[in-house]
Amino acid sequence: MTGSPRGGRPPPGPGGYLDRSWDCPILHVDMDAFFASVALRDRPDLRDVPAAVGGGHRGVVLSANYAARAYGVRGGMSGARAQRLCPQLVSVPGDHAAFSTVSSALRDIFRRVTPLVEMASLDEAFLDVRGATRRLGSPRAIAELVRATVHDEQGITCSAGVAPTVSVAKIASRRAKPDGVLVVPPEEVVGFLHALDVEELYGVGTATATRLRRAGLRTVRQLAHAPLEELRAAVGPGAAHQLQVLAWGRDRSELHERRGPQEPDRSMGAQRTFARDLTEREDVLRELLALAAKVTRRLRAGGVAGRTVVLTVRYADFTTLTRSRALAEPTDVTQEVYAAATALLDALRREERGRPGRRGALRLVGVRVEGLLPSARVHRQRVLGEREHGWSDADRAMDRATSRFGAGVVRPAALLPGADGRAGRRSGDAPA
DNA sequence: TCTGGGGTCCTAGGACCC
DNA sequence: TCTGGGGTCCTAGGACCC
Repeated sequence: MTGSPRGGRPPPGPGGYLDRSWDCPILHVDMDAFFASVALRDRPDLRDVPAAVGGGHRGVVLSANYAARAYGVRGGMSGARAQRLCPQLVSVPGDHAAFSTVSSALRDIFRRVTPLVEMASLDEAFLDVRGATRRLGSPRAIAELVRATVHDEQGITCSAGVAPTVSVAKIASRRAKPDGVLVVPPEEVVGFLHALDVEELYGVGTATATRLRRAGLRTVRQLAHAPLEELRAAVGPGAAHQLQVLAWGRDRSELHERRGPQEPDRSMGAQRTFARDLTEREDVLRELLALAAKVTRRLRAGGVAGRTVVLTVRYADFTTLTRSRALAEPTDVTQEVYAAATALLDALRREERGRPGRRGALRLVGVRVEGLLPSARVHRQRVLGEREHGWSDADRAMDRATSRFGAGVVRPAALLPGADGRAGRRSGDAPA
């Protein structure tokens, strides 16, 4: 499709193009069944056997290999359903450290091609290859080079989409799967998009797709030609504009380099679905403490502190609520986050009390800390010797012990087995 | 089809301040 | 005293992605 005469050239100006490789500057590279591929790399015996990472009681499949996909097993599906579809499905545990290691190696491979890399997640990235064509050839040739390098060095396959914009490249790589390349040159963008159903657009999920369908818009072509007023009525003004931008392939082609160390994550959180719904406050509090400890450990490891604590609660009927509270100052202290989460939980219980059809048993609780700042920028205004310093010191002592002896050797007394006579049971399955 | 866990971004109303 | 508008923060919820 794209001819690729070599030769560097400034970005296309009003004078038009001679070198077509400028037209498709964006490469989207996406690993095929990433978590399953990495987990199964060293298991040739499972190569052609249906296998999945994750699943289990109340769990979902994180990723399935293509043998399992042939049975209809998909990532995001409940473990129970996957087993029903494919009774011989083999479940393997995920290895988060391995996923991170491979992800870093992938980033290095991409950076060898171009410095303009936007990592979209652990296993996918956008590459601006405008400046690499003189050295490496056409965007298609670069895509094949990246795929071959990933395969040689990491032993997994990936697919690539090549297009003038980020969203079109993303859709193209999805349609190139598995182990393929799809190039969509500018003159084919509109035709390519307009043949799709609306849910294939990047950013259109089930909720938006349902609204569009209700408005009689099933294809991207219909969406592109829908009167703006009609679209606004269906999805709201902001989304309406954005959808038509996407439907005509006019989204961005500039990449945002991922946040570096100088710009921390915006939030960190942890949540947990229980093997059995919880009804006792003490049980819930113990989970909250464990979650607060987990989140603040990550905050401290990342050198950040946050000012807003968010509690998430999911009832047995799947109703999910969040309540949040801004603290006076950012914190990374377990006991402060735990105290805020507890206060939010108790306030919620008071809200619930006396309300008809109260929901009672909890299926899940979560703790998230938002508004993160580098800890160095947090000047604690406390008077020296105030109690929180004690808690903070305790946290840091725990961090040191944990890094020396491994997770779980030191934990708050309330989390010790048998601390309240309930034998500290850990509900739920092992983390994937 | 009985639905995980980690995130990001957007919207919208109300409080509060200037 | 009344009124208007803008900006920012807080809170809750929703949608989406991998």
